[in-house]
Amino acid sequence: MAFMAKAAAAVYSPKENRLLAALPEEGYEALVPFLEPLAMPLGLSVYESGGAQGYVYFPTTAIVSLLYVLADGASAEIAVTGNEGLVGISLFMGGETTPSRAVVQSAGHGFRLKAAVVKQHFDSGGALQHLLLRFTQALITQMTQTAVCNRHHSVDQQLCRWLLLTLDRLQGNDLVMTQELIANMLGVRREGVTEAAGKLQADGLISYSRGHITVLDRPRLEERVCECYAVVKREYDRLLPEVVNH
Amino acid sequence: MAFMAKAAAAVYSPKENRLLAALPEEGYEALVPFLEPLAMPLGLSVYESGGAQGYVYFPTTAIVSLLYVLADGASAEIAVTGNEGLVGISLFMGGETTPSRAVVQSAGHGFRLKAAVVKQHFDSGGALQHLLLRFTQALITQMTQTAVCNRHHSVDQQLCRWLLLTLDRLQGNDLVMTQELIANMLGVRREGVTEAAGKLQADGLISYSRGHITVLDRPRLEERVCECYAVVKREYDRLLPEVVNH
DNA sequence: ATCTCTCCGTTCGGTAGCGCACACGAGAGT
DNA sequence: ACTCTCGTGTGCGCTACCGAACGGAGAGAT
Repeated sequence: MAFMAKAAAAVYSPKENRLLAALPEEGYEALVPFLEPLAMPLGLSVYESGGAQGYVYFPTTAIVSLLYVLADGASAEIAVTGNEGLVGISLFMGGETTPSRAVVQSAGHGFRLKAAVVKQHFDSGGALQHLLLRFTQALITQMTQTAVCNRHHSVDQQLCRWLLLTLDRLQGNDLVMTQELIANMLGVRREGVTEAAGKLQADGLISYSRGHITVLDRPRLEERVCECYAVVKREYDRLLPEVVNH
Repeated sequence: MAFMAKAAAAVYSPKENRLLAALPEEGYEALVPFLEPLAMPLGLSVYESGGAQGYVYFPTTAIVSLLYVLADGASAEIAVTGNEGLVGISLFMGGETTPSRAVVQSAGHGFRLKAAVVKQHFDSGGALQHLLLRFTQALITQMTQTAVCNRHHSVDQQLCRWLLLTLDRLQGNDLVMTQELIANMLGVRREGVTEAAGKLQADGLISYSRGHITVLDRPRLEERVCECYAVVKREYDRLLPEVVNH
């Protein structure tokens, strides 16, 4: 099973990132010379808690998790970003760093942009600024919904939410992900994920095998998920540009 | 006990809001004609989920909770804002609305600014824009920390966090707040708050009586709170201007 | 083929928080 | 003084999730 290795030789365009694709032509052309293509392997730490961030990252096929790790080692995912957005908002928001980590959750590719370039173009105020701010608001919605979901919903529901959010940012239905890692992101025990995933598998919604999940029946996942998923999706659709190319 | 009624006759200055106070003189003067003073009584809904927001609010003595209410009526506080910030970031972020509510949690005063005025000054890009964006990032930190805290920490710890966050935005040590309302904000049962507050009272950290809480021993509250409080406070101190006037 | 490591399934006792029900007393209103 | 309501204390069974431990099976290495 060659899940994604074969794609490595393909040619990637920055326009596979929806934010970059949505820029007006002149804004896009101004950035292109500075966009550095980048392989983003599973587990790559895009930035660390409190560390200086030299780049803003625009995933194209990769998916990045924003994780918070507590002093005792417990962790929780705050939000997830794929080709609809970017990683490193604190650079243009003015704070330079944040107290969280960003880790590649699904291997793929992306582009990055030096901090100084982003700040310069952001501060000149055009379409880029508006796009980035709208994305930031969408991200805020995802974060708040995560907070609420953590408080009120069961592991079963949260697993569905997590699967759907990931699926939306993935091409295909196969994800490379162990239950252990999902547990880290949801901030629950691995056994809890085993149990929840076991139910989904028993009911034929997913198939599971040693670090590979295949979603078999997305509509029924959407039946089981809590309202949080739909709220986030609606806000992303409302705030961010539709896919136009390819 | 006249908790705050007598202050109603006092004269308030916009500079009691730290964001407004931090504006350079010319930026401040440009806004002053548009600032509308406003009484903010307990329970006032500053904006509703998904509703059009006509104003941005700058609390001076009031405290506002950002609440999310689920379809089944369950709720959770996402963040809290006092005179260090403003309410209504979606207006300048570009989304116009958000899927959450903002409710006055502690009565007081503030100023508001028409949406069009904020947007105009924000888009011209000066000190106001930078201030608002830095505040937004601080707010994001609070939201993410709330998400993590919801996941991993006990009601006891969360109550301490909530008390301290509120205390930081309050003049004095008395807050007008029932256990029922605290439960709504923490997203837990009222009985859970009763129990947690009972321990704090038994240990002499707070004194409690029918809708009035007095904090007696703040240092010991800080000993009991989880790390989340300190993380948020540190980010607010780092990102936002210090108090300069009065 | 065997070894080893990673990943997944399962069990079991312990506990925090839930939902519900009820009791009590302080204030406010009349 | 009387009631009525609101805010608070308490008890009880229940469930979801935790912490720890162990067993087993797939996949790659030698």
